This record gives sequence, C-alpha cells and structure tokens, in this order.
Amino acid sequence: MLSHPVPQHPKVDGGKRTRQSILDAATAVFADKGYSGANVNEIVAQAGTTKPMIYYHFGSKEGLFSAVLEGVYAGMRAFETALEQTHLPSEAAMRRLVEVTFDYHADHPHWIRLISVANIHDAHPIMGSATIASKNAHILEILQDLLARGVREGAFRPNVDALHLHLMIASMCFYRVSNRHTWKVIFHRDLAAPDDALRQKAMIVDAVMRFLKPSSSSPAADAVRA
Amino acid sequence: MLSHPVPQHPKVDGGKRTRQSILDAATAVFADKGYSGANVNEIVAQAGTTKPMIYYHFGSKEGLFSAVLEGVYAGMRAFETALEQTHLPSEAAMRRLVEVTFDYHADHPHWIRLISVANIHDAHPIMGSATIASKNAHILEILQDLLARGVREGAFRPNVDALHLHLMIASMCFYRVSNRHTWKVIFHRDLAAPDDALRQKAMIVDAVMRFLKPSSSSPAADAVRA
Amino acid sequence: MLSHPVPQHPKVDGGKRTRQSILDAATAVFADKGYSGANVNEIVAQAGTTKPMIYYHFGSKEGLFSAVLEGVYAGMRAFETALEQTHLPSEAAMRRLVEVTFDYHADHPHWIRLISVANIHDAHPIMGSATIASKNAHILEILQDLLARGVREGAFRPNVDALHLHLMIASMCFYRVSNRHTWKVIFHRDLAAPDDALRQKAMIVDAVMRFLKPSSSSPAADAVRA
Amino acid sequence: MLSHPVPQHPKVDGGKRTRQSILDAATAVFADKGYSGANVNEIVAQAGTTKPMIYYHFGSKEGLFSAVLEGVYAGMRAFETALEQTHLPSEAAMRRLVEVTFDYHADHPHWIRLISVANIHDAHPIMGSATIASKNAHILEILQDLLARGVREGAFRPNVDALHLHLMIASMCFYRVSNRHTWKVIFHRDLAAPDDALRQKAMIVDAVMRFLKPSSSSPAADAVRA
DNA sequence: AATGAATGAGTTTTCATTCAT
DNA sequence: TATGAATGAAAACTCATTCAT
Repeated sequence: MLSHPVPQHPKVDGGKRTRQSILDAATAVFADKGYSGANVNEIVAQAGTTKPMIYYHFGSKEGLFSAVLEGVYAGMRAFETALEQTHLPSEAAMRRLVEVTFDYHADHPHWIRLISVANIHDAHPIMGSATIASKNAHILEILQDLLARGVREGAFRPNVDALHLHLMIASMCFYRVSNRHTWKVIFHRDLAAPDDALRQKAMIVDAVMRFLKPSSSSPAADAVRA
Repeated sequence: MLSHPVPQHPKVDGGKRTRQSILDAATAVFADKGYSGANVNEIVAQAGTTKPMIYYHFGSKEGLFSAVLEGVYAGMRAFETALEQTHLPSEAAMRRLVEVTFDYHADHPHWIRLISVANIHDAHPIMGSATIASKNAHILEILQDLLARGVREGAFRPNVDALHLHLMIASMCFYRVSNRHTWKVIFHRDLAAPDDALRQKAMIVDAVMRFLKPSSSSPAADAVRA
Repeated sequence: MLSHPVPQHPKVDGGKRTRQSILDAATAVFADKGYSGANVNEIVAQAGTTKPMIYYHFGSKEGLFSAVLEGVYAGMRAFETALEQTHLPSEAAMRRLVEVTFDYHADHPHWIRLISVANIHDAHPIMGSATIASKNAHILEILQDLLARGVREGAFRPNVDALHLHLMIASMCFYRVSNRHTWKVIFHRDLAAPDDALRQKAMIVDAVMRFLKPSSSSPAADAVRA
Repeated sequence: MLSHPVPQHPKVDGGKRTRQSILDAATAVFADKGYSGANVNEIVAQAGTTKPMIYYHFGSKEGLFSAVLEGVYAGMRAFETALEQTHLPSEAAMRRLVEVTFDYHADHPHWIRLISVANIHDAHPIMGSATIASKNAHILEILQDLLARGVREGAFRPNVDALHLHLMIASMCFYRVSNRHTWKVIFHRDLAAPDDALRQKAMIVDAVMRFLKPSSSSPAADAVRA
C-alpha cells in the first residue's frame, strides 16, 4: 500500500529507513483505526519490520503515536509557512490563504483523522511532546499581520481576533473532511464530490471575505470585541 | 457516577431499565475512550449489570455503539425540531437558530465526541441502523424554509444552498468543541472558557448573518450557484 | 428445517409437543455439532421454544443428550425386531438381514453421528440411562438363532460367534457412513454415491455369505474358536 | 503426563520444542474431549506453555486441530508405506497386511478418535490442509498391486475393487475401536479384551481371505464389478 | 407449562511488550 | 539494529443454567 523503497542494505543507514517505514505505516494505521484500534502487528507488517523495532525506536505504542502526530504538525508548520503571501494585496492574499488551507485539508484526510484521534483521547499523548506545543502558532502571526495590513489598506474591518478568524477558517476546512462519513449517512451527499467541493470552497472564501469586509451597517462585531 | 434510580425491583420492567443503564454507561465510556478504547467491563461496571446483558440486549459491542449513536441522533432530531421559530422575523429567527445550535453543541460534548468516533471508523457501525439514516435531515427543511422566507422578506440574498449553510454553521459549532484539546496544546487558549465562548458565539452569528445579507457589491456567491 | 406442526394450543397436550420438538431439534443439532459443540440456544430456536423448557423436561443438557440417544436406540430396537425373518431359508434370511442393516445405516446418518458422539465422550452420558443398556442386545439373539438354523440347514458353518458376525456386519455398514467425510478428502470418492453404494452393499453381502459358507478347505476359523 | 524432555533452554531451538509440545498435548486433549470439548487452557497447561503460543504457532484452535490431524495422517502414511511386503507370497502378504492394520488401529485409539472427531465436524478443518488431501491414498496402490499379484498367482479372484477391499478391512479394524464404548454398554462385552481381540483379529483375517479366494460357485461378486 | 431477563463462570482470542540471540 | 519466540494481562464474547413472573 505504502510505497517506500525495498531496503536492500538494511543495516547500512543506521536504521533510519526502518524508523521511517514504521512511521509511515503507523500514520496510515492510526488514521484508519484510531489509537486503541490500531494494532502493533499490523503496523510492523505494513512496515515490513518486526515489533521490537517499534520499541527500539519509539519506546512504546504511545511514543509512536506521538511521533506520528509530530509528523502531522511538522507538515502543518511547513504548509503554514508557505501561506505568507506578502506580494499580494491583502484581499487577494486572504482569498488565497483560505483556498490553500481548504486544499491542504482536502488533500490530507489522514492527518485530519489523526488530529481527531488525538482530540478523542484528550490530546494526552501529544502533551508529552514539547516539539508540538512550541512554535506551532505561526499561523496566528501570519493572520495577525495580514489582518493588520488589510485594515491599513482599507480592505478589512478592524478588531477581528486572529484566533477567531483562524477558528472560522479551520472549522469549515476541517469539519467537511472529518465529518464526511456521518454526513453521507444522514444527508446522502458526499462532501468530497469534486464539483460540490468546488462550490464549498467558493462558499467558504465568500463567507470569510464577507466576514472581514468593512461595513457601516454592521458594527456589531466590533462592539463584541470592545 | 451516572444518576439513574437504583433498581429496586430489577426484573419488573421487562428489562428496560437494564437496557437503559447500559446505554447510559456506554454513552459515557465510548465518548471518553473511543470505540476500541472503550472496555465492556467498564461499561457493565458503570451500568451495574453484567457482560452477557450487553450481548443479550445489543448483540455485540458494535451493536451497542450503534444503539448509542442512535440515541445521539435521536437527541439531535428532538433538538432540531425545536429550532423552528416561525413567529420571529427571518433575521431574528436565523440569529436565534445559530445561537441555539451553538449552545446545543457546547452543552453536549459527549455527543460530539461520539460523532467524531463514528467518523474515525468511517461511520460503519451506524450504517446498519436504518433509523439514523432516515428522517435526520429535518434541519435542511427548516433551513430551506427559513432561507426562502428571508429572501421573501428581503433579509437574505437568494441562491444560498441550505446544505452549505448548515455546513457552515455546524462546522463552527462542532469544531470548537471537537478540537478543543489540540487547540489548547497548540494555541494555549481554551476555546471553552466562558467569556471567550461568548465572543465566539457572537462571531459565528455575525459571520452567518453577513454571509446571508443581500449585497449589490458581491454577487459572486450567486454566480457560483448557477 | 424440521417440520413439526405449529402448536396451535400450546398448553393443551401436557407439554408433550414441546418436549418432542426439543427432542427433534436436539437430535439434529447434536448430530451436527457434537455434544460440546451443540448449543442450547440453537436447539430451542430450532424447536421454537425457550431454554427453561429444556431444564423443565430434561433436567440438563446432558439429560437431553441422553434422551436423544435413547431415541436412537429405541429406533434401533424397533428396526432390529423387524429383522426376524423366520419364513425365509437361512441363507436368504441372512442376505436380507445384511441388506436391511445396510439400508438402515445409510438412511440414518444422524443416528450414526450421535453414536459416534457418544463414543467420543466414552459413552458416559448414556450410562446413566438404564433403558438403553437393557434389552438392546436383541440383535444377538436373532443372529444366534439364524446361525443355528443355518447350521442345521447346512447353509452355514458352525462355531461362528454371533457377536463377531454382528461386529463384521455393523462395522461395514456403520463405517462407510461415519467416516464418509474423511474418505472423501483422502480418496476423492464419495461412499454415498448411489451406484457405488449399491456395489458396496453387494460386496458386504458377499463378504458375509462367504464368511459363513461351510468349507472343507478353510477350517481355520473353527480352530480359532476352539 | 506426556513425556517430552523438559525444556532446559527454551528459546534455543527456534520454537520447535514449544510447537511440538503443544501438538502433543493437543493430540491427547482433542482425542479425549472432542473438538469443542477440548479446552485451550488444558492444552497449554499440559504443554507447559501459554495460550498465545497456540495462536502464534497455529493461528487458531481450528488451525491447531488441523495440524493435529495432519500428524495423524502423516503417521498413517508412514505406517502404510511399511505395509508393502513384496517378498511374501500374495496370500501370506495379505494376511500380514490385515494383521498389521488391525494392530495399528488397536494400538492408536487416540488417532481413531481424532478421525471420528473430524468426521463429526464434516472433516471441514482438514480440508484446508493440502498435505492431507494429497498422497494419502498410497494404501490403494499397495492393495491394487497385491490384488493383481494374487490374481496372477491364482490366490485371489479377479475384479475386486481395491477401494472396497480397503473399506472392508478398515471398517472392521476401525469400528471395533471407535465404537468400543457403546458396545460395552449395550453388549456388556469389551472388544478390547486381549483374548477376544485376538479372536477378532483371526476372524477379520479369515473374512478377508474368504472374500478374496477364487471360487467357481460364487461368481456373483464378479458380476457386480462388471 | 411457559417466558424474558439475568447470572457467574468460562471460552477463545488479542494485545502491547520483552527476552535471548 | 534486527529477529523469532515468548509472556501476562486483559479483551470480547459464550455458555449452561436459573430467577421471577
């Protein structure tokens, strides 16, 4: 299923290939079955190695899950860094930011499931990892800067909380992927269907832009802030 | 822990009390530990009964989970039915609908987790249940009616997809609860903190109202629909 | 599967219909799954009644199995009584006896399996039943009489042990049914195939008649007896 | 109870000792209690190992039973190979073959019970094993050769089906062991009693030899073949 | 004579983890 | 680094049996 190269010289890379193949397999299995549902045997089978390797490299099942999550958030960091688009006007930049965020979520259902799994377990297994907790709030700075620039350019209204804006964007991009299965059962409509997904993306961009647009008629939101 | 009356005459009610106590305990445990993480022993201990009763009443662990989810969705149906507020003007009615939806999600974290769990398992365990798949789309009719009325009253713009509107509302109300734990780790801010929650609610209502408001300057969304 | 009449007035026959339907179902299930493999639930489901009825009528699973076996041996007694054919010449009578025995076994695979089951469990469950142990050796008297008559008529040689003759006949009639499944796997030939079965029957009759025929050249068997 | 050497260096043989000890214990327990009646706990206790080892080495209880049966049939193959006695005249060779077959069955009641158990379960658990289904029909070739030789030597009549001859021999050798317990209950005579067993052996040899002897007066059997 | 619900002990099976090599 | 085999605890599930009605 996963396509990593067959280890021809297994002992020549200091075990890094083994480590990575475990990580890949674990990402797939944890995403598929949840934390408790994931089975160490299945992971090593898919990784083409043996159980003790997990304990050698990650200490425990929980350590492995933690490492998997770290990979997810490392990917997020990388992605978010690429969000900075200072060369575009603020409105276009924001539009672009939402679209890219949408695509990123749509393209990484595995990671979304892993984050859901972490939340179901109260995120306990990640807490151990200092790496994740640190510098992962970069997106907030980006939004703050972009909001400020937009206000200066007269494109956005002031007093919008960057965290709330992120919450709004992330909610809509995440939920449509994370809750896809129950929606299909209940509403008989697949949120991932390509044409509908396009319309959702437009809707989300539209909602965000309308939310940010300065308006004389609706100072309510500003009042909330104060 | 759970507060149902102590069964003084255990066999006098046709087994319904046992069944219900299992259901209550299972709701709590599945929400707390996920599907695989939930332990049948813990459930029966909490329910004050014995393991075979689970299999007698629900057939299997999966059957029990399915019954638990049915309870969740039955609660949702009940809640959504109460959303109809035809006596209010459409704008006030929508505002109220969003607020009530927000509160409902905030007040039922257990149910939100159960739905997350179902999604992690591809919603397979629910598919068996015809009860859930049917008549759970009532919210769409309500939104459709309200949207139509709003358009007639000149309060909303036309051509808004009820399903997309529901997606927008549900996303924001759900995500802030479902992903609360990872957010706390990453952003060091508790989305459930009462004062912040209030501001989120206002933000969400605001976002929805702005999204629906008719505007001559932004007919883009309508174009998407066509 | 079993076709007993639907009980229209369940409580009008002193429970005999229930008792019999349990017996029928148990015969089928014990034959199919063995003693331990048979499941009380399956039996009552097939019998269209409820578990306590087994305990009311038969005391225990073992008591039920014992009753089932009693039925088997009662059937055998009835069958063997019909074997007496004093009106035929001894040779024709013996030929007929073997043929009828063959057919009886071929037609009652259930009973053969039940007897196998009893043997696997060292026949313990039957021992309790005095009914079976008694008067079931009737076949030996019949064979003894027929052998004696044959010797008088010059058709059979003397000094043949009736029990050994019965062993010979029963072995061949029983084994081909009891071991049919392993034979099919090993020899790729179905002993129950109608045309082959006919040839087996002729072979068995032939073997028995040759065994009994007086012969000057082979007094070996007589010597063994002495 | 079982006598295999105490494992002094348990992990030094690649797990083969554990595997074999499980196999030995399982052979005994399955023979004693049947398939469903056999208890995995008892097997591992007798084998001096732990439950997971069964699943590690054999996959399941059924896989273990299948392996046990394979052992039985492997033993049979070995035994049957030793049946070829080309140095003896055909008559003496046949006599010897029957006697050895008789002794083999008498000496291995465990294996006979296991085969009975397999038949009660429709031989399903063996079907998976290609090993058993193949090359186990060696006995038929031996009988065919011996029959042909006997015909050439004028000792046997022609047109005897080797499979039917095997059926005859196997029936009598098997049944007296497999059905010993019910016979004891019904006829109050132990077929395994040494002196009676000797007389049974002579009887069976006699019956087979008489069945095979050429005879002008009884061409009936030949006709059946045609 | 019959039932639905309940029980307690036991069943097979699985799991994460570790040992010896 | 890597492996096959082993372990102990616990998992889900089953069973024959009985209670209250």
